Amino acid sequence: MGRPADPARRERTLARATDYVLAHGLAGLSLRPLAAALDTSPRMLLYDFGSKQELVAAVLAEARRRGAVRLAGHLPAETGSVQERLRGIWAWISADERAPFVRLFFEVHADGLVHPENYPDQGQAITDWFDTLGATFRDVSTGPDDTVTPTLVMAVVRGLLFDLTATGDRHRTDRALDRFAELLKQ
Amino acid sequence: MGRPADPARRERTLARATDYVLAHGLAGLSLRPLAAALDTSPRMLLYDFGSKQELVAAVLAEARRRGAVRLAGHLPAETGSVQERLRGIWAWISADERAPFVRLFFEVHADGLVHPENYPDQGQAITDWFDTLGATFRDVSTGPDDTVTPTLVMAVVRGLLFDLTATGDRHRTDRALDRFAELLKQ
DNA sequence: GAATATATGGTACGACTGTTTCAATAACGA
DNA sequence: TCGTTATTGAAACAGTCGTACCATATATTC
Repeated sequence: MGRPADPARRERTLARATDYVLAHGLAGLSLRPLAAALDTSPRMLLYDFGSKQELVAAVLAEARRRGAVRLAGHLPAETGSVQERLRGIWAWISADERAPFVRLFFEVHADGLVHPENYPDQGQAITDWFDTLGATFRDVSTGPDDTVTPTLVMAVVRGLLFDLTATGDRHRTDRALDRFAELLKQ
Repeated sequence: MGRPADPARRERTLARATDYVLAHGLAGLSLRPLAAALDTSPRMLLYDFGSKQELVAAVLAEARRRGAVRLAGHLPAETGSVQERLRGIWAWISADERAPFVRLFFEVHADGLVHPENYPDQGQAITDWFDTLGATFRDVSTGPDDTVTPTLVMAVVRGLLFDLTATGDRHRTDRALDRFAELLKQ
């Protein structure tokens, strides 16, 4: 009865829309150029996602999902020195291939500061890392429920990412991370 | 011969426009609402600043100038323990009164990642702090030209600011800074 | 073929954007 | 009073935005 629905189309569109947002950023996102780049029409984007706001939410969820999948496969093992583990995380997250994710990450944070109502789970994106990082750095933590060590580690990583993306000075930021590793292992 | 010019008007407008941008953010800035809030007209904003782009540039310069002035009067003296100096910087920069500056700071950085051509001196805003901070933490630096220690200190501050503005968890971020201070003074 | 449900294209609406054009006003020196 | 210069308002221009409306095409079952 009636033409069959094509739920795969929405997924295909979402995947390509996420590529587009990772490449072009969130700030100036507009339906018409997006649709043109995706060989579809604004009409179909709204047909599949309801509104631009819902489309953006879906794209951000997809981007987070991709990031989480990749992170899961690249977190350094709990073996090795503190320095090796820190370097592993930093090398992975500061790699050029991660730049679009990092850019989107900072963009969402900044937009969330102006429009907190659009990002109800903004804080959760921070605290989500605690369990994983707490386990990775258990030997330098003060206890099993220590949230301060993961907070500091992630602050250093994010702060150096901020510096690196603004200055492009990889040598200096790499050395700063090593200095932090030396401090931490004592 | 002719009506006298009023250069003070531009300065008055710039000051109030900076207040407005600090309160409402850069992202959705529009001439008509801005002019309405400033009891003037889009016509006059363009008359005084030439274009929106030049107006924004002037506002950002004014915001930077204000921030620099306030920082100059609040940097902790080089006396006192490392922990006291770090706490002083953190207390000042993470205070609620600084929130608009911090927000604008993150907003400009994020926009600069998408449109680097609009912010040619993006990197300089980072490295400008090195001399001052290097002097403040000379006793824990490796030498007079050490840029790694200021880089790390600012990374921690910016990273914790990122966390604090996203989660609002002041207790956890305060404790993370203290933990960093303990590591650093060794 | 008829009925039906999904999938699209085309178009236009109303609101907004930065900017320009044209005209008018205001304050001064001569 | 007159010319000159600075200032300002009102309106329009040309464009973009998200979205809604209407018609049509397509694929399926009865």
